[in-house]
Amino acid sequence: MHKKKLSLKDIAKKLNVSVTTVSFVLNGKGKEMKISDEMIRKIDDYVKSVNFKPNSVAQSLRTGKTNTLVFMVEDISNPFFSKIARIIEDIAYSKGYKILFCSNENNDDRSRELINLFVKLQVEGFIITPSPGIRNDIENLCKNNIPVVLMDRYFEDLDTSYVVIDNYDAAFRATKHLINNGFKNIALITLESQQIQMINRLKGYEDTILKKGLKSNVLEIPFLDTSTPKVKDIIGRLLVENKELDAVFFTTNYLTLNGLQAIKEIGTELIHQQGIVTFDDNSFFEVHTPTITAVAQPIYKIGNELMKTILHVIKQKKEQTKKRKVVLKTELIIRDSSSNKIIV
Amino acid sequence: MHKKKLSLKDIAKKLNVSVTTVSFVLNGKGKEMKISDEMIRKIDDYVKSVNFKPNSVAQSLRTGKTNTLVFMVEDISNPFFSKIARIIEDIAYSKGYKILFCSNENNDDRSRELINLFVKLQVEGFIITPSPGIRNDIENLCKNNIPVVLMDRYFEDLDTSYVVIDNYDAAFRATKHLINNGFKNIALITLESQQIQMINRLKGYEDTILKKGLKSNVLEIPFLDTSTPKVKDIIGRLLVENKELDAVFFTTNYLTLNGLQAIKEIGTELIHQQGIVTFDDNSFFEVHTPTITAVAQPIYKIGNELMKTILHVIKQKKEQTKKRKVVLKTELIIRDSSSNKIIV
DNA sequence: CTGAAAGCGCTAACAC
DNA sequence: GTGTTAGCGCTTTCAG
Repeated sequence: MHKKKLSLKDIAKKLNVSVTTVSFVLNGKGKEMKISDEMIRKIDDYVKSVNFKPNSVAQSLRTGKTNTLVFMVEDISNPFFSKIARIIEDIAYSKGYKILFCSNENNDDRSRELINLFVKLQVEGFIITPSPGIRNDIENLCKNNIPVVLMDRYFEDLDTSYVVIDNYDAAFRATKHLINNGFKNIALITLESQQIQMINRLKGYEDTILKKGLKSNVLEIPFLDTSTPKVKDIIGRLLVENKELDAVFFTTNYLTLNGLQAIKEIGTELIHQQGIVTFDDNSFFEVHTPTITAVAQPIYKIGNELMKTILHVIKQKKEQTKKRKVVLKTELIIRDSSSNKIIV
Repeated sequence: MHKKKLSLKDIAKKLNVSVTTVSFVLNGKGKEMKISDEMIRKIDDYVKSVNFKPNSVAQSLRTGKTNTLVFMVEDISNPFFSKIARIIEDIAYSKGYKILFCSNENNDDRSRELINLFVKLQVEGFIITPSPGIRNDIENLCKNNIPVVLMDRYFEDLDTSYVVIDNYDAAFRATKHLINNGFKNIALITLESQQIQMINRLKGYEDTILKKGLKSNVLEIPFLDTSTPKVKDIIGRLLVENKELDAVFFTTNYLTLNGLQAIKEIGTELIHQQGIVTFDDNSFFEVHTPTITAVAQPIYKIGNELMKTILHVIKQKKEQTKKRKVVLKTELIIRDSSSNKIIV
């Protein structure tokens, strides 16, 4: 019933030709190698008839190419990452690459373990959302001439390719928008993180606040707590204790969800009085009451640039060219939650 | 600077031992093969010192094992699938497997292409959300003794392992819940699909409606339109044209989002009059106004059972044991959107 | 135009 | 206890 797997050799034997011939034909080099049309047809037909598929593992061993990329993010179930995954996937497969995915949970040990695994596996390139402490591991990849492109964040003192957004500008514009709409006591709700993307969001906010002569209110949520229900309570407490706040700016979609829950718990009126702006857009913000103003990352462009960059690095592998550093602008999508609430 | 990649042979030569010895030690068979502790230490130390990593491709070719699984879903950016991805990932990596992911868009040609690619790649197992027309391709995998487990749906006339939910029961309970809360004109908004999961959701709804002597209202959205903004308009039109409807039951999260948008466009009051229940839970339903009643799929269990099943099939590969068919119950999470709106 | 054969890096049966 | 060696299935150089 279940016949043994065929190999090139089997095909060659059956057809009374050499493996070379079959290999050439299979790789479309028939013409180039001046193999007779008749032979080519014969081989093609037979291969099709027995549904032969060359063993990619053997091909990879021989050619040294695995055509595999790694997409390492913080958490693949976070819509921001899974949407990018979907975009990257299409491009990768269309170029003949497969994608292995993994979530590093922003944890250094886990990141390292995964990187090691994939280096062994001879993957051709890495797209990584780096956890804070793997600067050296990334540097090693570069030194070993393994293509890497970072996303969402990067290391300031490490020369790598990356695709990020202009976080400072995004936070700056969002904060300014709130101020322009009459909000005077704006809180920034962010993660306690020394990573560049968070630092820049914080700076963008603070600079704007200070320039306008307002008071800065920063609530840093400890990073480890990010997946516990307590985040909601921490935010809720802040809102209750600081009645003078009239707006909140969340720096990640995760905090926003918790924040909205907190606001909902505190009372219905609050959500209509408080100005709200969030990082990372989501379709649900369009149906929320009120609709939520969001800093939308250019998901499609990010995915596109990531693939463009990694493919570029792979191609230039031997030449060690200049790194490709892409910084994209965000779009502030203005909805009801940030409209001027001060009814004159 | 960048030294050539080391191989087992290089290590053996350097240490003046044979490759066998090194291989055994690296694979932890040192003791078993009665290699001296001293030798083992020497090899381990050296390997560590030069940071040698055996080439997995060569290992795979030799052993015939790639330790790679495929996770093929409709769309990895759909939260339902990306959440399961996250769960599966942890289990897989902890068992030494890597995961390749791909989205088939519920398209048969695309599914086939991907399956072919992965078969060539010698992946060890497939977890698949099958598109409607790939029954035969799945059958072929089984015939060729390649481990497969289907999810979300399956083929009634094909004996495979699968992990699904009890869709009939879920739709039955959701519909009954609406009826019990006083709704009399309940519409089912679903996809035009002959796939088993949709058929069962439809049946669960219709049987309940008929049993209670109510009128069935089914709106089937053409499948191709699923990603266009028109879905919203189609639903909107239905709601406007059928003023007598007092509740809607959406059969997938995608339709719900569009439905909520439609309802929002039509007017604020509508959403408070209309009963709403949706398939697939989402954190945003907790902060929506009103909060949305949802049929929650047991995501964690699904991921768990999928891995349990595929690993089981892989282990039993030679014995062709009975297929593992898992049907899980859903949970109806009752929130405000389905509460009795008839104020007596 | 086609064939023989080396070898990618590893495992494991077999030999000593 | 440790070494020799035959492949896993393929690509590609070189010979004819």
